[in-house]
Amino acid sequence: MSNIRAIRGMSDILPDETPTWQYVEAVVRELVASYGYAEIRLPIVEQTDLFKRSIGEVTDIVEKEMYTFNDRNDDSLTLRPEGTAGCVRAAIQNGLLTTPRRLWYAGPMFRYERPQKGRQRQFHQVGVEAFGVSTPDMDAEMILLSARLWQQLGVADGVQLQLNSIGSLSARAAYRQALVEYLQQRREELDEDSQRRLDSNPLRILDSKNPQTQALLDEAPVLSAYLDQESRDDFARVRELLDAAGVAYVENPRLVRGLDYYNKTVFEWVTDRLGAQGTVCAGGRYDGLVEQLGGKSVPAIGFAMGIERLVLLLQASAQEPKPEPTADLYIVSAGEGAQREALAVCEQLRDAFPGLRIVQHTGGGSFKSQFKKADKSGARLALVWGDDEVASGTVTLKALRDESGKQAGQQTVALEQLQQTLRALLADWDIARGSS
RNA sequence: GUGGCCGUAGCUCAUCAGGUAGAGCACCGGAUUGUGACUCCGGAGGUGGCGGGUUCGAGACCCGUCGGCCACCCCA
Repeated sequence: MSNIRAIRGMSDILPDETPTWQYVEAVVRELVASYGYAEIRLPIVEQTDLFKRSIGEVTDIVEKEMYTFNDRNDDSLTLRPEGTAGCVRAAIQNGLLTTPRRLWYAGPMFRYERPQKGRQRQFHQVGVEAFGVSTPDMDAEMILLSARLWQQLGVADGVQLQLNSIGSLSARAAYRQALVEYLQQRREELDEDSQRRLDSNPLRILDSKNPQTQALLDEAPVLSAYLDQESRDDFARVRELLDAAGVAYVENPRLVRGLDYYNKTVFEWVTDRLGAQGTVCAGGRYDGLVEQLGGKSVPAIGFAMGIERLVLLLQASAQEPKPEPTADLYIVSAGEGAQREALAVCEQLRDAFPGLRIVQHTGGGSFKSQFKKADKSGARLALVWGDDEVASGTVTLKALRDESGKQAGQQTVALEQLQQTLRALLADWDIARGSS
């Protein structure tokens, strides 16, 4: 019988990587807070209909990528494939749609896709949503917030902002008709996927990667020509605000989104450092979704980022946080009496030095092997208890690392002196750290 | 869902007309009896992803399957 393995596309995030994850999460958390966004925590499972009605029945996500199952009550449930739908549902249900409402969330999402770099079946997103403001200043705020993230993560030189307006529902419908008419004439020249989408989701043909299809589109009607006046004006204002704030962007008239609920401003941050899955953040306006899901008519805008991709981007850009040792103090003790005393004293130390990472040697072994562990732990200092120390009421402090590379020293002090001695050593280290 | 490449110790990899596996790193122990990092010595660890087939004999060849990577697709 073979071992049980993780589900395909659902990977473990190992201790080597969690520091980078925590770093990204911490930066995001502080950033959204600094713009006044409040965290909301949402269920991972929702009624299947929620996603069908929001993302769109004919999208790839709903058609073939959702983890859908019936529960014991025979209700159809789905592991969320994205966060916006659940956030909107929660905002409606809990009366959060007073204006304006700024929310963010993070957590796992599930899509049944073929795994590859930057794409997994369980992946993690941070989502940022703002309800109740229809004016383009909110669009600009969203984009500025995301732009600041790249600055703070040190990857601003690796990402590019692409911007478009897909207009109102009716403008899009008119354009859609014109595009289909044009492409129908040339159906034979389209690639297979695009032919299929001609009937189901023709706007998605715009971002086809097929060169021949892209060439065909050069002569095709353009979306911008079909935009309603309000969308035009708002889009112009968004660009004006971005210009004023010094955020560079590229207008991409073929930028469309794969989820049906978007309108007006849409944007994507893309990078060339991640291979085929280069979209690292994407979003846009979805003014009709709240009403469509049964709420009042409330405009909204939001975006989502894939944390795996952010982590990959940091790695590709050599911007990962430096690995920190997991210990400051390592406690070496030999003999039952020594260990008893060490354990008790360490609890006192934890009271006296909150935040200090004190690792107790467990599992016995010789001094030699214990010191090997102490060294591996990365601790700066070992506290040593042996028979001699217990007999004389002392403890030995041995420095394992020295910033200056000097020979490490060792001293034995009375137990009553331990906290005082430690305090002095820690103060020295802080100074050394501050100056380095 | 489609295609290409790949799957040997914890990790990175090697070996060989096909004759039941090795290195480096990591791990454990030792080098005068209470002290790490360097060095030296020794040790443990693999039903060669899994299941079939060909063969006297397969990790090496064939098929299937699972998994990984990359691309298509999709999208964060």
